[in-house]
Amino acid sequence: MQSSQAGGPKKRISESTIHRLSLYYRALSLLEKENYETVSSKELAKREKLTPAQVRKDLSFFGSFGTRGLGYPVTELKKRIATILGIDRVWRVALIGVGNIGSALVSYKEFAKQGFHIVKLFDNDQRKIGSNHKGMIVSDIANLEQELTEARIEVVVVAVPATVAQYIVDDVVRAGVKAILNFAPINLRVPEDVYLRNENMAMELEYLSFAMVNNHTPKRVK
Amino acid sequence: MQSSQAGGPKKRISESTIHRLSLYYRALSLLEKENYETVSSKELAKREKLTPAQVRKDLSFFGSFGTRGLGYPVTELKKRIATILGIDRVWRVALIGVGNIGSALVSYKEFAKQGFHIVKLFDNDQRKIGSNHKGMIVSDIANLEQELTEARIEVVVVAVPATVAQYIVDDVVRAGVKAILNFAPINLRVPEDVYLRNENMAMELEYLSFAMVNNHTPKRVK
DNA sequence: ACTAACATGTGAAATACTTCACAAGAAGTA
DNA sequence: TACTTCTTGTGAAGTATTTCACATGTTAGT
Repeated sequence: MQSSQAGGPKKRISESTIHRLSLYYRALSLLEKENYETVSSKELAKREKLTPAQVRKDLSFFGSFGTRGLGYPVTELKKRIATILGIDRVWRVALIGVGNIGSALVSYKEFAKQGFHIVKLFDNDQRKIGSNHKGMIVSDIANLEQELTEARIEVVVVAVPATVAQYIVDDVVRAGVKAILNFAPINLRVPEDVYLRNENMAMELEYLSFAMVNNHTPKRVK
Repeated sequence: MQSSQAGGPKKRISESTIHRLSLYYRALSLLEKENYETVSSKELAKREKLTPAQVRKDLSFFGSFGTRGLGYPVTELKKRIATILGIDRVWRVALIGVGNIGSALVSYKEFAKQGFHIVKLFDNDQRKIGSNHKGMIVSDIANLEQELTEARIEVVVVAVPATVAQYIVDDVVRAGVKAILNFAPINLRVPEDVYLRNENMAMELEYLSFAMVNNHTPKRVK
């Protein structure tokens, strides 16, 4: 079998591996700032609390980027990972719901840093519609489908109350958007060809709570 | 071996299982509102896009809560899961950093709903110190250690810039806090006996991006 | 040129996690 | 009571993921 350069990887890549690529990317950005030219799997693992073998295995799914005896070239590897993750480009993002969380996300630097540019805001509140957030005018959710299409939106972030989230997502799907990040605490229905991920900020707190109550031993960390 | 009622589970429980317990808890809250008295693993699985076997296995780690032929009693199971997760009580939470994300979290209903009560706010910005957020006065971060101790804080949410996060966490650790939820995009060092979880909202977007670019087939969902 | 120290990439082994499949219990019907 | 339907709880089987361990290759020093 060919290497995975063209047309995406052949084996199924696990979700964990993809999440770890995000971690590597962030670590590499930092290493670049610190003027490292190369980095070993050992050092990368240490910074992300993983094992060196894990790092090498993850990367090996996508090709061989390192040099024996030396390690991985920082800038080069960072670029490669960006390409793999699809963040070596700009994604046009719309944010729906300019409430507590929505407003925070408009200014969330990490999104823009990874190429996710919020270019459209929507809300259903008349007081918010027409107002200016970070240079963007909030649009009326009433014209959602049409405006998403016209603005060529590729990714939608949903930050509305759970009660209305499904209706909104139905509109979003009708507009042909294929990727949705949902902050509402509800399970949304979308067609098979639409990617949906949920962000549940309480979940990690619940994990902390569980760990404290049960003296849970976290997975060993090197 | 005894059942796991007292003293916590004996086997190591996987992180995934714990996260799924959060999902079950949320589903059960909804089922309760819909006046279900019992629910089968099949129905619960359907609502959370899991398999019935998975649901049963997860629950079986903690005891046997169901009745054959009938299913699980909704209210009872919800209570049991709350106990397992340690959210059948109030946790005293302090939020550090009243910026974009911090302000959003102050009003984030899901936290309070699961027993995480934010009772203290901190910032280092003179313009914010002394101001009122949802009935709370923002304290100066300068007295962090002392104030955390005095307020008997058990959980800290860190929502400050990456550049200062480590210093703050060091203070938090000195105050004896054992659970930290970190929103800063950086890997923090904490002693072994402190539980630390990171919340990285860009990660899920990166997953979406990867999926789109690679036509990634998501894990089969029933 | 030789040696020692490093470090990758990867089959194979070890673990961990999920799903299967079924014995056994519960409830309703007749 | 007998029979049918439903559903749990759980060993065992099946997958998936992680870690090991080492052949192979690079670099630097002498």
